[in-house]
Amino acid sequence: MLTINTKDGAVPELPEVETIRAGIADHAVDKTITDVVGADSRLFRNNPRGLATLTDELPGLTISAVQRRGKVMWLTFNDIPDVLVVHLGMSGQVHVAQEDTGERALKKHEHARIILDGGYTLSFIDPRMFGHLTLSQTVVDEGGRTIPAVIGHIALDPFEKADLSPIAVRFSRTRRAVKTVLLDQEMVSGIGNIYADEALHAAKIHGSTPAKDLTAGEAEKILKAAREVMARALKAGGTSFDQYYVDTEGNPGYFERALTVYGRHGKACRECGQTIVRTTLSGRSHFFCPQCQRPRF
DNA sequence: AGGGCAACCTGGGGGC
DNA sequence: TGCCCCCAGGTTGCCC
Repeated sequence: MLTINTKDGAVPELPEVETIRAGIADHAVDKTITDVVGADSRLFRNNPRGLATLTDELPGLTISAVQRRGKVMWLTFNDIPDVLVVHLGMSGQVHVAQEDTGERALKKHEHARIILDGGYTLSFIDPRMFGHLTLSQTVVDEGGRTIPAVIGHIALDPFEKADLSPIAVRFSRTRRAVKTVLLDQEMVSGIGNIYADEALHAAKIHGSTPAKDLTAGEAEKILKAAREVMARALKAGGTSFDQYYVDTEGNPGYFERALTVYGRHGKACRECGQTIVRTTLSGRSHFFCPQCQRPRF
C-alpha cells in the first residue's frame, strides 16, 4: 500500500497538508468516484444530512483538481460546482491505497473511504475526530479565486501572495500577543503552534510581544520567517512523503521539520547555546530562547 | 467588539 | 502490571 501522509503524530500544518494535497492530486485527478464507504460519525457533522450527503452526491463525479488554502484542502469536480472540503484537524491523515481489494469494512479510526476507478482508494483517518469532510458550495474571494464558501472567513496563507505587508498592517491593529495573532487563521492561515514558535525564533521576536508594538518591518520579518520555515519543511516532506523517516537527532517524531525550538525545552539553542524555555501562551505550549528572543517589557 | 478561554476528542505517557 | 490523571492542539462558541 502506498501511504501518503506525514509521520504519525505530526499535527498537520500548511506544509503537511500541502504534501498530502500533492499526493492526492497525483493519484486522484481525472479519476471518477465509483463508491463512498463511511461510518456515521462526527467527521461529517457539517453536512446537513451527515454521511448520506457524501454517499448520495459523490459517486459518479470526476475529480478535476485538489486545491488548498492554509490548512484546508478541497477536491473540485468536473460535474458539479460544489467542492469536497477536507480539514485534517490535529490528527487527520489521508491514506492512498493502490489496490482496491473489494474489502469494504473500515479500519480503526478510518471514517470514510472514497473508491476511484482504476483501483485507487482514498481513506480518511482521524483518531481524535477534530477533522471534517464537508460538501460545500463555492464563492469568489477578493482576489478572484473560487474557494469553498465554508472557508470564506479564512485569510490568505503566506504562499498565496508575495507581498506580506498587508498582513503586517493588520497585525498593527491588535494588542494581542503576536504568537496568538500568528495562530489566528483569520489573520493569516496555515500556521499552527509548531511553525509559529519556529518563525518567532527565526525572527528573534518574543511571542508575548503585543502585535501592535511591532514595527511593520518586524511583523513582516516574522511572516517571512514563517513562510521560509514552512517552505523548508515542505521541501523535506515533499521529497520523501512515501518513505519512513528519522530526523537528524535520530528521533522518528518530527522528521525533517528540523525544529529549532518546538519541543526542545531544556536543550541548548542552536543559535546561542542558551537553554530553550517552555511556557504557556493563549492556553498553548510555547517554546522560545530567552537569549535570542528578549521580551521588550 | 475585541479578547480570553473552555470545550471538543482520544491516544499516549507519567506517576503511583 | 494496571489504572488514573493529565496533556497534546485546531477550531468553535460562549462569556466578559
